[in-house]
Amino acid sequence: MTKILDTAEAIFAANGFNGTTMQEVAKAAEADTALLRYYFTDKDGLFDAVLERRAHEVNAVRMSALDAYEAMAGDGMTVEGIIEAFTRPAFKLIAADEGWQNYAAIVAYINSSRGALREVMSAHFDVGSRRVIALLKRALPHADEHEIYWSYHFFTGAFTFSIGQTGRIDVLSEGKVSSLDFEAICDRLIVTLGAGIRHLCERDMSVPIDQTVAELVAPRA
Amino acid sequence: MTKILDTAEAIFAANGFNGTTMQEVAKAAEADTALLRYYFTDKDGLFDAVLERRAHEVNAVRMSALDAYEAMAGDGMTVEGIIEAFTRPAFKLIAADEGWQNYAAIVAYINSSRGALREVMSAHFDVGSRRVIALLKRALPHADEHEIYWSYHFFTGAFTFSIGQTGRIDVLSEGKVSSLDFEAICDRLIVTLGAGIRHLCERDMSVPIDQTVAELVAPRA
DNA sequence: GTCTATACGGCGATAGAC
DNA sequence: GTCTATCGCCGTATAGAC
Repeated sequence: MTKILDTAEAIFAANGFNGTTMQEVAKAAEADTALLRYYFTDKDGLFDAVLERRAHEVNAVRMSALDAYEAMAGDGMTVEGIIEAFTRPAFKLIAADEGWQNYAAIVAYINSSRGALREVMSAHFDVGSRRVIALLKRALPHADEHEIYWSYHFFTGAFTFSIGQTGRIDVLSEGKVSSLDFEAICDRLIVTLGAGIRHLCERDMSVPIDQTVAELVAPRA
Repeated sequence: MTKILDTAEAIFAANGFNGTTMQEVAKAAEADTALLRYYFTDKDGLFDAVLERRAHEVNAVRMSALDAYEAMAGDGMTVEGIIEAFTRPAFKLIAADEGWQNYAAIVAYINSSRGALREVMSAHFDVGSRRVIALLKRALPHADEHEIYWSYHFFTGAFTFSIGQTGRIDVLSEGKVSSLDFEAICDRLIVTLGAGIRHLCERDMSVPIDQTVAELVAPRA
């Protein structure tokens, strides 16, 4: 049962939903397709079960970290503190366990797809997303609401890519950094996206953004 | 021929590689599976053809923008200028054409996956990635090399997610922003990741990063 | 170049013994 | 609960007419 879920998780992570077959999972888990169906009804059921097992746990730990941070910091919350509360618990889980790494890889590619699978994911993660957006609004009370949404957009892109463990940066850096070094990633995600979001949301809104961009793009003296 | 590629592109974008069948493409393109095979040999060949058609074009325009920017700004290059040169040409292509949007969606999910398809993609994009990293090193001569790689990692994550048009931010913002508003995204990507990367790479390296994080996370006075 | 017909395998799913 | 046997479909790929 757990073995079936672990096996399915690993194969879904490697080959995607459509690239995975029930027979492949059954064989690798030393079970039988009929048994998989007995437990999970069909392939969709198996996939859902794989996702739900972890989603509940990560959501719980994440929400309690956000609650604790808001209770502690109140109106003094920082963008960095919100990002830390949202991501650190997830990175800790992922770092400690290969099953969590497979789960994270699944989340990463589904979250970057257009397909029908995205609905499943949204159902699990909408609560957390809306919570973070609400906290960002509180931490940045003078920010234009649109910029808050774009901030979340870039943050979630960088975060999603970071949990996907594609190994691309390992290759580009010739092994100098590793996409499995989740603690390093978490620290730097906080610093980088924290400062970036503050810049976007605290910039002088009376200046059109393309003018701001033009000034930033211009060569330094 | 063009019609087949356009159709295949749209279906690959919607359903992924394994979720797409030759018969589905043939039917939608009002052609025949045998004809697809005559042109493209097999399904992999069709997929490669879909990718290559656009990859050459976006690479060419992107490289010439980077060349031009480096020639113009030299040692005065800014992080924002590099990001602009790398992303603006791509966003312009994507904004203007539905085919390009489908292509971008394919790039986004492949780039977020572990599967074998990633190799195909790397072959096309390694040159551009290495170029950007080299330019970042020149624009940030005092930065620790590791931080340059992490900077590229977060940048590419935010960029990849931005070209994927998942529509997630549209839902979360209740339509206040749109993941199809590529010009808005490009401007804000430059501002946000530019400032974030500068912060990460120009921070005081004598302070351990977890201490830096702790200070940033702490509530404001 | 384009199409029809079809081979062949593997897929998800089911029935039913134990 | 677990397994064997098997159905029916649909996928890729091929052969060959025109």
